[in-house]
Amino acid sequence: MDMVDREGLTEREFLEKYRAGNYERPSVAADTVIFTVTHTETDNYRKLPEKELRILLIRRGGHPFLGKWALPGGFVRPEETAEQAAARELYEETGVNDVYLEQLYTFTDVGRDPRTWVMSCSYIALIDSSRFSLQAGDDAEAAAWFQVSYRLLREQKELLDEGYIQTFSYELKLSAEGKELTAVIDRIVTAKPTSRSTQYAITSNDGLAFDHAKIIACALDRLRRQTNDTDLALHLMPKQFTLTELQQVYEVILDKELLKAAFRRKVADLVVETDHYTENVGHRPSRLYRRNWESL
Amino acid sequence: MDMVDREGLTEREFLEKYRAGNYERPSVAADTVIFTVTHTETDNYRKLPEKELRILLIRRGGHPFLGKWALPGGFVRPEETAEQAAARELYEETGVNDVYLEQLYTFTDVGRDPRTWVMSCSYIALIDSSRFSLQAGDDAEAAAWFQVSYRLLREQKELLDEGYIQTFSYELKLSAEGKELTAVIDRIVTAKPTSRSTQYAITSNDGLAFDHAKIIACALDRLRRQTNDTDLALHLMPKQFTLTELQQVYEVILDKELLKAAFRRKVADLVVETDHYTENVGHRPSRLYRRNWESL
DNA sequence: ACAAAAGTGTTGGCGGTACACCCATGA
DNA sequence: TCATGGGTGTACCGCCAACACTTTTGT
Repeated sequence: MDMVDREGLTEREFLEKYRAGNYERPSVAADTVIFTVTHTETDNYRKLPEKELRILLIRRGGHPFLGKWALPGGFVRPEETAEQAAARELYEETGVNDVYLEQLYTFTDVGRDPRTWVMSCSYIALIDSSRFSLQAGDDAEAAAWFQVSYRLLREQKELLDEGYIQTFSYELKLSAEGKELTAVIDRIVTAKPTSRSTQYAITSNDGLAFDHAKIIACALDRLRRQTNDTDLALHLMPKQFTLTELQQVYEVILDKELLKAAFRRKVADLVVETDHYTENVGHRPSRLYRRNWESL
Repeated sequence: MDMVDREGLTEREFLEKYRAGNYERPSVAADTVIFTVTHTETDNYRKLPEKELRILLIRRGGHPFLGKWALPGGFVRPEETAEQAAARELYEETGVNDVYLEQLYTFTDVGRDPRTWVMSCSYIALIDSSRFSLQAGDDAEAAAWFQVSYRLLREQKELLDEGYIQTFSYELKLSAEGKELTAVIDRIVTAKPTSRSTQYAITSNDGLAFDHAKIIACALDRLRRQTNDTDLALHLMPKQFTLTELQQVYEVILDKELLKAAFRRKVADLVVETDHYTENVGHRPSRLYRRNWESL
């Protein structure tokens, strides 16, 4: 094209002359909530091990939030996308490549980082725990897989003249080898005649850095919704798995018991049966399944 | 807290000394897809006017993409959130405040802006068209409300050994007073054993600046999904409306005819009847409804 | 009278909840 | 043999598609 602008420059000439202005720019970090599912050891030879939902946190070794726990993440570099940055950090922390990765939300609150202007472009990652060793990172003190509990404490709805304010208070508990972090996060839905918005607020927070309690709450809300609506949770499973294992994963994510028969019908189209069975369990063997590529 | 870091500084001392490093930072723009619904004039006194889905575009007055059409937006400033930036720009362009605004996605492809490193934190806005004059902006040449058509052209699914690649090709047509922009956007879902991702690609593009065709496609996908699953579309309606009008809005968004009886049952809980009726309409008058605050 | 739209009722399928029941295994 | 989990069938309810039908208005 040869269109010229007010100064008579073509686009090519314009771009050659272009120098970035020096107004202020934010740093942009890619922070990732990495989910996996582990299982406990079992005492009784008959009983199945229980599933636990876990996320990876890194202990901060410098200010700000020295000693607090933060999501793995880092600054996006000019020659990569935010998603590539998230994947790069994820590989550095866990040694795993080729992982389910989904953009969650971009947090831009002013003052969310006390140092300077930093936005967080956050991601959700799902990894099957058989793909890496749980002793993540070199330094066991600096990184740990925290078991997640996320429970609705209270729900209230205040009706206004035209609109309402609805508040959901969640308790977020993260625990790993003696360490225990607790936070209370409110999800606040404000509806007015012409608008509506959802925001998260941290009511109390013991041990998490920055606004990462918000990001984790947001990730858990998304994980739960997607588990109900899509085959998302299958990314947490190994190649082959039993339907009861899959149900346990659903249950630990949704924090709710499900009925076996209904669950099996619900996921019937998402999986394909194999010819393999579990062995040496203290009860009837169970058929192994794998993901179904024809689904959706 | 009085913890000190390796240099023996407390957090307060650290923050006082802190100076932002001078590695490269991106500019972050907030770009908004502003939807509204207008209606055509009708010839026949009996017939109802038809609804049209429209979005606001701004004609670029300088390089790059001189003369192309772009989403309204601007750079986020240090003292505001991205959402506040979107709301500010929206007010500047339309004169309307207090609008439904939802974060859509953050686009970070390298080279998406030929000048320099710019990320786009994009938003969806929904406005009832009675709240502003359609002749947006002072300069009719510089801004226009484009009617939107977004149709699936082709869908293909390629099954791999373990996984698949599914491609949906959409034709995006935007038209306003003689102007017509056309683009073809592919939504590509790649599924592998351990990961899955969705990305958008612009196959052809006539008249839209930057990667804004992608953003618009992404916004339309979201708008359609949310219209099916939530009461989102009600934000496009005036205070009072008939159920047929609401149904027309759903139909123009989903690009699909709906059955009256089923539609009325579906939205029954989202609206409340009023005691008012339409008048002088050439046929039986219709009851007016308003949004229901008790819903959801 | 009649075109256009407003508004309602009926049927059948599908998916979810709830519950009941039988089967297979290894210590 | 028996605790434990594997696995299936049935009844009910609510949501949705599809279709048919009645009602009400302005000209």
